[in-house]
Amino acid sequence: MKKVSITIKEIARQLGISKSTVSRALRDSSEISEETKQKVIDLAEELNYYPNPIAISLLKNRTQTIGVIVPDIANRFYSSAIGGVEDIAYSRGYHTMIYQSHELLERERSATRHIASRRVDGLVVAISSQSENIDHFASLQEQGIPVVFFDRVSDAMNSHKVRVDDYRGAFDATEHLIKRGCKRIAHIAGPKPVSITRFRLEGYKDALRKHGIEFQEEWVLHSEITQAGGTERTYQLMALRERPDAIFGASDRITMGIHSALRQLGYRMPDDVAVVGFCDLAMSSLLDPPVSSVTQPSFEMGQQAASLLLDLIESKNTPAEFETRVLQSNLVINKSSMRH
Amino acid sequence: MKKVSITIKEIARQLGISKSTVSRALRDSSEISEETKQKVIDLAEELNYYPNPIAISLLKNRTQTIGVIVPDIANRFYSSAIGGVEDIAYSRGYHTMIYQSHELLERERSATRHIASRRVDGLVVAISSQSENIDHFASLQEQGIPVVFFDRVSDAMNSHKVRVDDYRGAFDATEHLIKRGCKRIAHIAGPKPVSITRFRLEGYKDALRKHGIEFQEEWVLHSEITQAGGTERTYQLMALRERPDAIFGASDRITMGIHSALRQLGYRMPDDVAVVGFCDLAMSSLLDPPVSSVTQPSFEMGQQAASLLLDLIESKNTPAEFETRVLQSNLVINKSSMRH
DNA sequence: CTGAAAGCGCTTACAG
DNA sequence: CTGAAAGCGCTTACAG
Repeated sequence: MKKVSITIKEIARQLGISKSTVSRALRDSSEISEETKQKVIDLAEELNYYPNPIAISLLKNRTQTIGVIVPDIANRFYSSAIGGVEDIAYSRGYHTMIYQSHELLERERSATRHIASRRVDGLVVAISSQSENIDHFASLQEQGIPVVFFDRVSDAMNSHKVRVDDYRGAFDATEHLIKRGCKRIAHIAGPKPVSITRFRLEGYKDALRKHGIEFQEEWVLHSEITQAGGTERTYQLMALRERPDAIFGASDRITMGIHSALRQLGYRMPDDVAVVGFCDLAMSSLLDPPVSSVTQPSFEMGQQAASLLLDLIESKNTPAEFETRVLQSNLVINKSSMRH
Repeated sequence: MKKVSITIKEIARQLGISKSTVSRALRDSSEISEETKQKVIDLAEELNYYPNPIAISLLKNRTQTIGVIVPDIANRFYSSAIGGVEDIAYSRGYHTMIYQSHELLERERSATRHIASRRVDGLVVAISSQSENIDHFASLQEQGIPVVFFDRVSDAMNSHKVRVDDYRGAFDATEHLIKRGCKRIAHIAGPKPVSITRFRLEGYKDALRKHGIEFQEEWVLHSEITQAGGTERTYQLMALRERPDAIFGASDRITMGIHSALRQLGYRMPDDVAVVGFCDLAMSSLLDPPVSSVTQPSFEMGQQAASLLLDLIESKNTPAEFETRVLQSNLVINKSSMRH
């Protein structure tokens, strides 16, 4: 199939003037007479002319497009963050291209290659859990394509970062369980290489320490960010000689796994085992019992990351200092942890 | 920030040959000597040269990119379908751009404008429930940008379509409820303008008819495709003097609403009310009780739509005839409808 | 086998 | 106020 489009040349031909004049008239240059301007604009309208953005990209080496890479768009946290990115990008005249890494380093690399070669103007990314090496992002930045991290950030690279106060969120969740009378609080954490796993683990440990509960090595298990992972680790925890009386899950998928495992094993929540997760609300309220959770301002994270990125894109030089924004999470208490 | 890239010109300069020769060598033209070719390829490698796809797009009026518009990427059905589209597109050397309409005609129009102006090569789309008018898609097709519909298709436009056998799915679900002894089977349907709403409604009616159950106007309610919609309509159904003993929900969101409303109102599933929905499996098995559902081959739908689209893009002319592919759905029976 | 030239659709100094 | 020319990075007939 063939595409035909109206060009500036065609307008010039029909009006018997030069392409330069048409171009100037269309961008409302002050050096063109009102009369010519009007003729050009009218004809452009009539012919349904739209400038070819590809030609402009070639000229300016800019595409007015930003990329977003997330592990998985089906995850509500990320789809909502993408909503926030789109919101800001749209209002500032940019388009958003969405990529999924599926937690694979190779897919992430392929996306950055596409971004570089298609001259995407910048990138917002939540790093794949598999990516211990992040040279591909550093290389993008060296090529002059700014990168802003959100949610999953990395210390290995200097750039703007937007994350949630994972430490605080985990601390609050753990302390809440302690105040509800739980004594043996287990934690199913995310994959070790991920930065947020560390922050959350610290928050958990510090809450225990504050309340004089001794930390037990065997109460912390690492898991993939999947429901199956949560289920398996729950089996392992409940098989312990000293069973936990509470489990704190590090992500919504993991928490779904904890929940279904506990139900399947015949435990009652919260009386046998209290549960708190890092979840999205819509999800947690559907379960029976509804799950208490640390909720994150995902939409706002997307907005902030996008706006930091656009500032970078539109400024001439690298900023003197990169910024890390830490947003607050919110503990929502539901039946799964409401012990009497 | 400034981007610098190696061009063909730079390679030509360093090697003291012409741009034309470099270009030919890189595309392995048979008219270039092996020796020159090797020199060019080696230097390109060394300089880390990548051709500028924007320049090629300008030349060919092709971008090797297809668009996908879905109502909502957070919906598992759509995110999985997008996975199928990406799968095929990737293997055939295309990139995928994802747009969300959020069920708004205006957002859908804005996406098609972007697609046209950025010279995206083609579009796969599930129409927004709000879009009774689909001129924006027709206009894309007239501009030579082929459009393939999936899931939400329209009779108002002639093009390839991929949908699920909604009639059969609804028929099977309803017949299953009848065989389990349900006599008063309600149906919470989707928005009226959507094609699949009609197909599913027909399947439901025909199953009743086949088994000699008289169709009751008040047993069918239309709802938005949201959980809140399902909840509201369930209140309305259960408030009827003659309560239904089964509810068949037209989408996963609606079915989640039915489920939570019934539980909240104190009904037991399946004994008081049996429930079947059009759902995604991962979702339905998390609920208590797990929900029986008509599952759809979403990934495969995406694959088929993408491959029909790429065929259109790569063929010179419009095909003599457009094709509608109808895939089979699958009824998975769970506790919510297992009456004794 | 290689190069000079034209052209994809646009913008923008440079002349007039 | 308007136009001719150069150029963004590439490809490809046309010459030689």
